[in-house]
Order: sequence, then structure tokens, then C-alpha cells
Amino acid sequence: MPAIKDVARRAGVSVATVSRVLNDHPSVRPDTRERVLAAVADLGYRPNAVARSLRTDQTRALGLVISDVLNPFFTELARSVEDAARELGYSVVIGNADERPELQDHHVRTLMDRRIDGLLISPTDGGSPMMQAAARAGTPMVFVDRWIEGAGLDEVPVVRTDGRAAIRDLVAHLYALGHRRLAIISGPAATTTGRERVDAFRSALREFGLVLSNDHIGQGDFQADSGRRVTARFLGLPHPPDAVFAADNLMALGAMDEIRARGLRVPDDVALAAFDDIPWFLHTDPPITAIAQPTGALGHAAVTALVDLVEGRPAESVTLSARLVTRRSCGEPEGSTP
Amino acid sequence: MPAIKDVARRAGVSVATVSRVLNDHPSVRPDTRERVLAAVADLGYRPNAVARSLRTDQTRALGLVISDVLNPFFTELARSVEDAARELGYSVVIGNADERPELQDHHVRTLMDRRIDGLLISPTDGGSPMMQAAARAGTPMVFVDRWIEGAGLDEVPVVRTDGRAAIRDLVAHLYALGHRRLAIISGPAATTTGRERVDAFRSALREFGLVLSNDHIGQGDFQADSGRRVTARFLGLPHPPDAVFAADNLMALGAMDEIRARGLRVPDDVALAAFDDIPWFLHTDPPITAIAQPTGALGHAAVTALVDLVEGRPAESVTLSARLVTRRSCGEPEGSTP
DNA sequence: CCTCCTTGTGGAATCGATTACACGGAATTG
DNA sequence: CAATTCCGTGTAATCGATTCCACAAGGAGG
Repeated sequence: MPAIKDVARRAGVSVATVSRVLNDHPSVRPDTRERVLAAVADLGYRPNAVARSLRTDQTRALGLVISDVLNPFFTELARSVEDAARELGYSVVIGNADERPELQDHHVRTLMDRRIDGLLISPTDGGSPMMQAAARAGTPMVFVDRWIEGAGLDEVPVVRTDGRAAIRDLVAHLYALGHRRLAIISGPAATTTGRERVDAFRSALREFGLVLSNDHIGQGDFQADSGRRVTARFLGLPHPPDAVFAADNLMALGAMDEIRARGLRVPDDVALAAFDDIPWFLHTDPPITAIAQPTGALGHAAVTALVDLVEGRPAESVTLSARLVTRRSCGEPEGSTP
Repeated sequence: MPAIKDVARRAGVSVATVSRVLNDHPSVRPDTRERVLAAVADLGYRPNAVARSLRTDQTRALGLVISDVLNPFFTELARSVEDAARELGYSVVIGNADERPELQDHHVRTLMDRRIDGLLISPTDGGSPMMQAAARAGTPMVFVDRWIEGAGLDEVPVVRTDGRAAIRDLVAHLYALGHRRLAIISGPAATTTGRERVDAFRSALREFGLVLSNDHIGQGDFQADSGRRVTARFLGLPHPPDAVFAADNLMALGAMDEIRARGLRVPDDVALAAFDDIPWFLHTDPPITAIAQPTGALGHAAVTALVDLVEGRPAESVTLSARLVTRRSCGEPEGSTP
């Protein structure tokens, strides 16, 4: 693989001149530029990004640490992040934490070692040491979807979706269809989205004169299995819920499995709804009512904020809003007969 | 961020000694080692991977270029690749080609610029210039799932799944359930998996005394929309097929949409099956019969082969086999009554 | 006791780029 | 016509590591 000095030799100039041509510095005579470009083409020369990074102290790469690649919400997020970054001339290096704090830490460390220009994180747990170290070291950093409070991380901008209004709409929808015993499968208490969705759900219930008993709050971990486990507990109660809201799509899937395994039907016996809408929800039996996040916009906003930080501009937190998409999993839509 | 010279100063030794401690070179006196390690801990020093890469000419990073992140098959593959690579001490940088040749080229170029140690590709098209350049430049390279013949790429090991036997099993299954007019939604002719799956399907039909008419071959592009389009054409034929086999999961989804949009039912009016099994197929209405690839093993084998190449050992092509997973989308399973 | 080898350490070259500074020659100005 | 500015280019320092070579001190062997 040719280096800059090979190009210089072939073009009969110094490496400095080659570098100037490559970074189109103004003061290079047109014919010299021509000669250099010809040499570059002849040799198929491509600048070594590693060397360039060492010298300029920037890699033009962003790190993205997500909680679970197998979750369609996150892969859609990853895709939009990559698109947005590419438009701005950055690459994205993805790390999958698999909802495991130690893996999350591994990726943050690796990304820092590789000196990525900025870090986009959707944190799995409360506050990992590496993230604090990164923040303290002044690495540009932005949280997406979930975030962490305290631990010196309060200055980190957050790009997220506010689901309160949509959750209220969902509760109204369930109420209108006659459901009164509502339950929620929440995410881990350590995650902000875990707590926030429960709070919003509880307030919405109160608005309709209902209470959310502790029996009807089950803690999951955003994975399908936990959804199944919590649902099993719900259905074993003396007064099982007649509607279950899962705080993410995978747990909804687990819930559906459990309901079906007991020979019950959705929505006739138990209504089901999920946070995070994904294409597959259209094709399940029945199609699942969900709260959709504007994933593309989320990824775009997160990259914009992070790149602002990286390039020395101030960045702001962004909150987008989610919306309810009603399908058949909570009962027949209004206006139609069963 | 502290550099090696800061550690050296604090420990009262030279940078050479610090480097020796870090790479645990034998000839360092225990107490010196101790002092260096203490300095490292005090400063929270982490070696700069960029500088190290420049000097050693290896990045300990592998590039993975996949055709479509939104396709669950590929995200599962990406996950297993990352797992396997991490175990061997490598990072993975993922590029999503989105089934677009020019994006694929962009990613190959970017990864080469970053001097990744090896390249894992599931090619989108016939033979892109950058890939040939990479192969010519001697970059270790392995194809996964799909591959390219000719163009100087014949030496590149291929890690893939052979679906012939499973496709034969599928045709037998369809035949047993009374289906005789079978159709296939194939992938792009430029991809090997596209052609291979059609060939296997055709031979299997012949085995059962059936012929695959050209009317019953529709070309898709591995995306949901194309599945829908092709299915629309099938259903508009004077003699529409009574079973449709989609060569990947997204096209199967599109097919299902179209069938349902016309008020037809799966499997009563049209049977449906797909290549690539994914968790969601359990939850669709009806659950979809599919041919499952051993995705985890595929990713693992691909990384093993690539790392062998990277570390100077010879690597071999690997072919695993797929298996049929029958569900209800082709008709009631044998032995049960409708 | 002198030589030779081993062990632990430091100095300096190196990887491939970028960029501050210097310099020669041409062009501009008074 | 001399002085000054500007333009295009080259030399060399630099980024942060690794590693070859040199060298000093200490131990072993004759």
C-alpha cells in the first residue's frame, strides 16, 4: 500500500506539497497539482487515516453504544445514526452492550482507546465508571433514548422521546374499550425510560380514576423472556389484569407468548400494547397497538448534537414526542362492530 | 489524556520501559514494573490505539460490510460476528450497504482507509471496484452468506449456508400438503444466494415431477416492497400459484401484506414460506414456515477464517447446512385435522 | 584479577501523515 | 533601480507508541 512519500517521489515534489494538494490548500501551482493528482491516480494512493488521526488528533469517527442490537428499535436507531453521520463526513463504530453493564463498559473503553471523536450512548445501567471517566476526560458525549442522572453526567445533552402524551392516549384508548384492570411490564428501574414510562402510566390511570396497584407493575429487563415471566405472574393473580402494556417491543412479544401458551386470546381475554413500534407489529396475530417513536429524527438529532459538541459548538438536549398507533390488540377499533 | 511520556516521567523511567511493561516484555525488574504500573493507575493512562496501530501496522479491528441492517438475519449475523471477534481480541466496525452497490463501495473504501486488519463481506452486487482493489492489495478478506465469482476474487474464502437440502424438504412439505403450483420470489440475479436458491427450488420441483415456469419466478431485491410487487404479479396471473416461497424474510413479509390486502388467506388461499428464520415468524398470523440458517455458527466460522488469514494462517471455506422449520403458513401440519 | 556474558535500561529511529517556518525567485511599489 | 511583498515549495518537527541498538553494572569462569 503506497504512502505519501511514494506519491511525492513519483510526482517529483516533497511530501508537504502532496499533503497540500490532498487537503486542497490554495497555494499550489495548477500544474504541480495536476502532477500530484496524476501520481495519486497511478498508484491508487489513499491517505492512511491512522497516521492522519495521530497527527490531527481527530478520527472523524463516532462511537455508538446501544443496549441491544437484536431489538429492532435500536437497529433502526443505529441505521439512522449512521446515515446522519455519513452525511456529515463521520463514520460510526457500533458497540452492542446486550443490556449488560460490563459489556457496555468494555465498549466504552475500546472506543475511547481508539480515540473516537464523540460518544453516543443509550446506557444500560445506572452509572458505569468508564462513562464517568470519559465525561471527565472531556470526551464529547450525548445520550440517546435513555440517560443517566448525577455522577457528573448532568451536563451531557440528552436526545430522547417523551412518551407521556402518547401513554395517556393509550390509557384513554384502553379505557374507552372497557379495560379497567391495567398492568405494566416496566424496564429496569436503573434506566430512565424504565421509570419514566411507569410514572406516565400511573398518572394517566389516575386521570381516569384508576389506580396502579403494585401487583400490576412487573419489572422486566427489556428482553423477551422477562416479558413472558412477568406476564405469567400477572395471569396467576386472583384478579389478573385485562390489559397489559409492555415498556418495549421485545417484552411485548414475550407477553404474547405467555398469553397464547395459556390458551388465552388477545385482545378478547387480555389486551396488549407496547412501547416502540416496529414493522413486525403489523404482521403479528393480532396486529399490536404500539407507541411509535420518531426513530429517524431521534438518530439525526443525536448526531447533530454530538457533532456540534465535537466541532466546538454548544449542543442542546432535544425532546421529540411519540404517538399512539392503534391496531387490534386492545380490542376492535372504535366504530366497528366486534 | 495522558500519553506514555507522562507515565514515564511519573515513574522515573524512559518511555521504552513503560512500553515494555505494557506489552509484558520479560526483561523488566519487578520493582520497576511495579512503579510503572502504579503510575499508569494514578494517571488513568490508556495506550493510544491510533499511535500503536501506526507503529505496528495493525489495528486489531475487522470490517463487516452487510447488505441490510434492518434485516434481522443480518443483525443476528452482526451480533455473532462481534461476539466471536471480541473473544479473539478484535473489534468490529460495521458498514451497512443497504443493498446499494455505491454504499457498499463507500464502506469498503472507508474501512480500507482506516486500515482494518481484515474484511468480512456479504456482497450486494456482482463485483465492485473497491473490493477488487482490496483483494489485490492483499487485504485479508472473507465472504459471508453471499459471495462473488471471478474478478480475481476466487481465492477469497466463503463461509455460507447450503440451503439445497432444506429447500428440497420444503418442496416435499408443500407437495405433501397438496400444493402443485409453486412460485418463488428470488433475490437479485447478481447475488449468488439469489441464483442458488432458485436453482435448488427448480431441481426440487423437478424431483416431484413439477416444472417451474418463468411466470412463477419473480425477481426481488431482498426488500419487503419487492416481495409485495412480485406477489401482486403472481396473483394477477390467469393461473396464480398456490404456494409462494420467498428467498428472504423481508420479501416474505411483503408477500404476506399483498396476499392479505387482496382479502386472501394464508395458507388457505396461498401457502407461504421463507428463507431465513427469525424470531418474529413465530408471532405472525399465521406463524411462517421457514428455512433456518445456523446464524451464530456462520458468524463464528467467518471470524475464525478471517482471523486465520489476518494472522498468517491458511483459511478454508466453510459450508454449513440449513434446516426446514415447519409452521402453519403452508397448511396444517401432518397428522392434525384442519 | 581480567574477560565475557547476562540483565535492565535508555536513546533514538520509525510508522505516515500535517504544518510552522525558511527560503529563493518573481512581481510590485516608491 | 532598489526595496519589499508574495507565491510556491521544501525542510524538519511533531503526534504516541514500538523496538533496535548501545551501554553500564554485576556475575561467572578461567
